[in-house]
Amino acid sequence: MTATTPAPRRAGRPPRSLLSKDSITGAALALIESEGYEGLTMSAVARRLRVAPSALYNHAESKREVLGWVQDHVMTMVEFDAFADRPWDEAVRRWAWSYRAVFARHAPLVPVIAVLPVTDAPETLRMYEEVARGFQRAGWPEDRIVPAIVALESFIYGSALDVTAPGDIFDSGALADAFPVFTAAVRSAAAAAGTESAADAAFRAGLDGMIAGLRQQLAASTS
Amino acid sequence: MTATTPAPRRAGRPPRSLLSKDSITGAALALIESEGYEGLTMSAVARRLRVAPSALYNHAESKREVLGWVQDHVMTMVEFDAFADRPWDEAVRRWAWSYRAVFARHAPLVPVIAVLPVTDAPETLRMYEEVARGFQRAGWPEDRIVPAIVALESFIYGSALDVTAPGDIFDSGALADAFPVFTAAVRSAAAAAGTESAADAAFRAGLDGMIAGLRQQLAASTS
DNA sequence: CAAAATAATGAACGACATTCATTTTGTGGT
DNA sequence: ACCACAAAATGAATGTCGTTCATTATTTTG
Repeated sequence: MTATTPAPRRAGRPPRSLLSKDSITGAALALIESEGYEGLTMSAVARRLRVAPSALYNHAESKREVLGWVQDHVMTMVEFDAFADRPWDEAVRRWAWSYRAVFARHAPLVPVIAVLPVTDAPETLRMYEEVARGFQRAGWPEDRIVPAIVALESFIYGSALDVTAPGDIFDSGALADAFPVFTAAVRSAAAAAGTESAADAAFRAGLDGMIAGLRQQLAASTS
Repeated sequence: MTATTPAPRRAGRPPRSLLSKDSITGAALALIESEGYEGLTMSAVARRLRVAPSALYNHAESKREVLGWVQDHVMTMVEFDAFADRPWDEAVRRWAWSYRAVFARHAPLVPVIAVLPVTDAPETLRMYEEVARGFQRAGWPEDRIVPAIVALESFIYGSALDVTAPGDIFDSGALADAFPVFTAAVRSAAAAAGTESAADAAFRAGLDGMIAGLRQQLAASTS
């Protein structure tokens, strides 16, 4: 019956370090899972780790850096194993759908990725290595691999943002009469999509198109 | 020789309204031009308009709404007139390059667009209408137009973010030895790109691929 | 064993978006 | 013409957030 209260820690270095890159990343991820990215504040991360906010700065330079750690971890959720034993088309398709799904749930990371160098992101590099190998095995010339991957990624990132858009984002509202062709096209697409979401339909169309187009480029360059 | 000082305004409604949606949008754009998006704060906008920050809230619900106005104006910078008198391929290509260039200079808007409904964005609708007409004229079935446009846009947005990335974003650094295929591919692509930036090369490859792929889908559906 | 690095606390700061009470002025209805 | 109300400004205040700093205690290093 001693110390019912958690016994607040005194100032000073603790016997065993309370924080680490991993524990901070884990707390951030858990927080994102339960509260979303709006809930991801340095204070909230600290609270979850039962630590003062300022303690985080002994391990991370900035919130930005923490986001980088999260980002690299999120990359491990992307499935790219199809590149090992599947034909190129199918592997790209599986990878891309998985990639988009992951970042649709982590849309706020998308703008971060674009700027964040890959140097300190080993998991991200692991993925790129495997994907590049898949392209190589499919006969892609070495100098065309990265542009193709970047093009696919750009499409994937853009599409991930699109997933988070509200369903009625193209509702022209009171201005519908002024833009008849577009308004009709929106209606028509919604009707044709059926059970599939508009975002999924667009992603499918774009991905299939890009895969076909890239394959065509490959064929032309190796003929 | 009276009133060298700008004569600070007293509280109370001024004889002629000092603010409007247009003036706020203009100030925001000028600010972005000179200071970038980090400099876009409600205080800074107010300062530029010689007004107290709180005055802005008589005209805008939130900073978000101001961003929406900026966003719609930025859309007017995208060139889509090629859809009126050029073949579909070329029109799409011109539109896409212009679109990407504009949003590369306004990258922070990209995540905003995804969520922002088009309902109150007349300039954005104007563009969509013209693009949709171009697709229609090229023989696209009505229900395939919107998915195709969205796919292209997703690619464009993703690519715009890619433009802002540092040139050495793919530098594997100390981990290079662990990821040999990817590292070699990065080097090879950089060498092959020559004068063209890596981002431009990827965009060119992806856009040409997607256009070819979409055209192929169109041909298949109308045969 | 002394010195220095490490890792915590807690107070404080500076932005920033936003709200509110207050004041003044324009406007629409009788 | 008057009056009530809406509109549009000021200025003070709030709350959140990322971050810094002085201080303290502990571990590690020479």
